[in-house]
This record gives sequence, structure tokens and C-alpha cells, in this order.
Amino acid sequence: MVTRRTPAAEVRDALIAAGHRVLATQGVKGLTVRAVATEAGVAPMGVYNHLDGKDGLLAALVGDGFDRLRAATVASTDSDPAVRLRTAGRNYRTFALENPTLYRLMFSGACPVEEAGVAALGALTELIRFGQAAGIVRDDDPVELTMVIWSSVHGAVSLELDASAPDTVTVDGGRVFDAVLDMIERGCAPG
Amino acid sequence: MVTRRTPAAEVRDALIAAGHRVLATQGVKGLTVRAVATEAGVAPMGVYNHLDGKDGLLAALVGDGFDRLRAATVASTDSDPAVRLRTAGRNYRTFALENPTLYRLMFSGACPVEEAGVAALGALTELIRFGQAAGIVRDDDPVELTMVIWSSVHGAVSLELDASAPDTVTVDGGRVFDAVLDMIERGCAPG
DNA sequence: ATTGTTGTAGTACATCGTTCTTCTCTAGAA
DNA sequence: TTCTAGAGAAGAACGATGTACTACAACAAT
Repeated sequence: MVTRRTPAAEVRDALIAAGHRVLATQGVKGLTVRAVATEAGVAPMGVYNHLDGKDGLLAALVGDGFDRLRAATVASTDSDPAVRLRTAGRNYRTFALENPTLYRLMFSGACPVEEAGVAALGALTELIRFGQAAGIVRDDDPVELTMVIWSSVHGAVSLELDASAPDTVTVDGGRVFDAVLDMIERGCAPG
Repeated sequence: MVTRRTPAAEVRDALIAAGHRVLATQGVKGLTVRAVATEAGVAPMGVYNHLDGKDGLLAALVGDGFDRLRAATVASTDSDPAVRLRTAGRNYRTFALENPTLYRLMFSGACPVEEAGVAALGALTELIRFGQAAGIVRDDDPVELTMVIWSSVHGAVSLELDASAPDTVTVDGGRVFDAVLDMIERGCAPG
């Protein structure tokens, strides 16, 4: 039997997919080079050949995560600007809740934010500009507004992820998140 | 020479202090049991005798961090409610910027939030109640308001810490933070 | 067909968190 | 004061981790 060599890109994708799987099931602590390689059906050295070791694997996973986060955020195409922005916020939260470990990893500072991260940020700014054009968002610097709104949304999601471990706080996450969105709406309204 | 045995509490405090020092200089990655023990002038086993291994050390550091964060937040005693709340927010940010690694660790989900964390949260709620009594904060549920405001402040600080690695975003952190505070003020005003 | 490049497998090594063993010191009861 | 159980200290040792090294197999280009 002749063992065919798998194409390089295929192995790379398999490793990243395996990384996401391990991350979701075993957590950050279980994300070892050996575990990911085994899950992908590859020797541990594959992580060094196709990615740049563990750091490269992390960077690839985080980059992939930002791509998916951006896609989830811009998914809404509702014509009403208010519900479009609110849906974007809710989709953002849904992504974080569905990929808690990945989301935390993305903002853990473990690997420097790169291309995909700034792309996601740019998509957010585009959303803000859309809201400004519709007249429901105040006419400040869009980039600064993006950081302000993103801060609140990201903070709400982060705290919800942290509190989900025990029942530290008895407040309902969804209610708080909607309250944050309400506050943003009031605080960023024109005038 | 007779070697006196150091009191237990003293060794514990020395270990925690050493942990903070290592955390500040070497980062989370450098925070190893051996490094902390050496820095404290103790055998590695001391971390297991006086704390509960590395997890216990982390929990102690995080708990200490929450205590200091609470102290920094309630430090302002200005009579004017508006400046008191704003100063609290700025002191919160200052603490995070001065202890970036510790702050990230506190919210990394590595160790479950405990007593000190909910105490800090309670202090924030007290601050909100103060603002409500002064009539500058809307009359919603104080606990929910706390989570909402905390979300925004925490998010702004988190993003600033992440972006500080390279010069990903060219926006000034202080300006964005003040803009967040402005938005909170507008979004949480009565009426 | 030959050759140089690239991925593969397996091993090997330093370091991590943690446990075990042994010995010494301390604290409380007789 | 003396004796004795218990807690702490030191160091070696173990499993697991990230990573480097070595030799061999598979492809691409000449």
C-alpha cells in the first residue's frame, strides 16, 4: 500500500478545525500540541510544519475566530437601522456564548491582534456609519464611536462569560445585555 | 546559628507579594511555582504548604487584586456626585493600566470569582446608589445598573489593554475612555 | 531518472505542576 | 520541663508539556 501524502493546505485546515474542536471540548488548558495533532490525525510535528508551533496555532484559531465574529455581526440585513444595529449586537453576544473559550482566547492578549481583528473592527465601524446615515446615531468620529460601543458590548459579554461558571450573580445575562444595548442607544442618540 | 522558622502567615504574604512581583515583571507565562518560590526565598513546596498549589496562588493573587481594585474605586470622596462617579471610573482605569497582567488574570476565568470579587461588585452598587440618591442616575434596579455600567467600563479597559501591545489602533485610550464615561452619563441619566 | 526541497515520524530534552520521602522544628499536654 | 504528635522544609522524582534534532519518504523540476 502506498501512503498518499495529504496536501499541505488540507492538513493546515484539519489542524485548525481540530484545534477548534479541542478548544470547545477540553478548554484552553486541554489545547496541547499533542492533543490537537492527534485529533487531526497528524504527528505533533505537523503543528510546527504547517503552523508556527503552538503560538502559530493559537494565532490561526484567533484569526479564524475574528473572521467568524465579523461574519456573525454583519449577518443582519434588516432595512430598519435600529433593529439592524440591535440584531448585530445580539448576534455578537450569541457568537460569544456559543464559543466561550474561543472568545476569551481572542481577547486574552495571548497573541497580538492581527489582520482579521482589525477587519472585524472595520465592519463594526461600517455598521456605525450606517446608523449615522440613518440618523439614529450621533455624529461623532465613527472610529471613536466604534471603540465606545464595542467597549460596552464586549464588556457585557465578557462579564457574562466570567459569571457563567458558578451562579455568582443572580442577574439574567440576556436582560443585562439588553439593558446595555438600551443604554448605548440612549447614550449614542443624536443631539 | 539557629535558623528561626518564619511564621506561616508571613510566608504566605511573602509568597503573594512575590507572585505580584513576578506577574508584573515576567507576565503570566513567567508565573511559575518555582519562580515565585525563589522570588520569595522559599522552597517550591511552600506554595503547596501555605497556598493550595498554583491554583491557590492564582486565587490568592486574584482575590488580592479585587481588594485593591475595590479600594481604588471607592477612594474618591468628592462631595459632588458627578465628579465622584467619574473619578471612580478613572481610578478603575488607572488600576487596570498599572496592573495590566493582574487585571487580565482577574477576568480570565482562570479561577472562579470569589468573595473579594463580589465585594468589589457590591462597592460599585453602593456608588450607583449614591448617584441615584443625588439624582444624577436613573432610578432603575441598582444591581442591574451596576452590571450595565461595569460592563462598559470593564470593556473599555479590556480593549485598551489588548490594544496596548502594538499600535493596532491609533486612537488615544484616555480619550476613548472619557467618551465611554460620557456615553454612560447620557445613557444612565434620569428621565 | 535524478536531485533538491519539503513534510513525516520518532526520539530526545528542558521545564512545568505536582507528589513523595525524609528530616527538622514547633506547639501543647503531662 | 519533658515528651510527643503534627506541621513545615528541602530535595528528589514523576508525568506531561512545548520544542529541537535526526533520519527517511514523497513530491516537483530539471
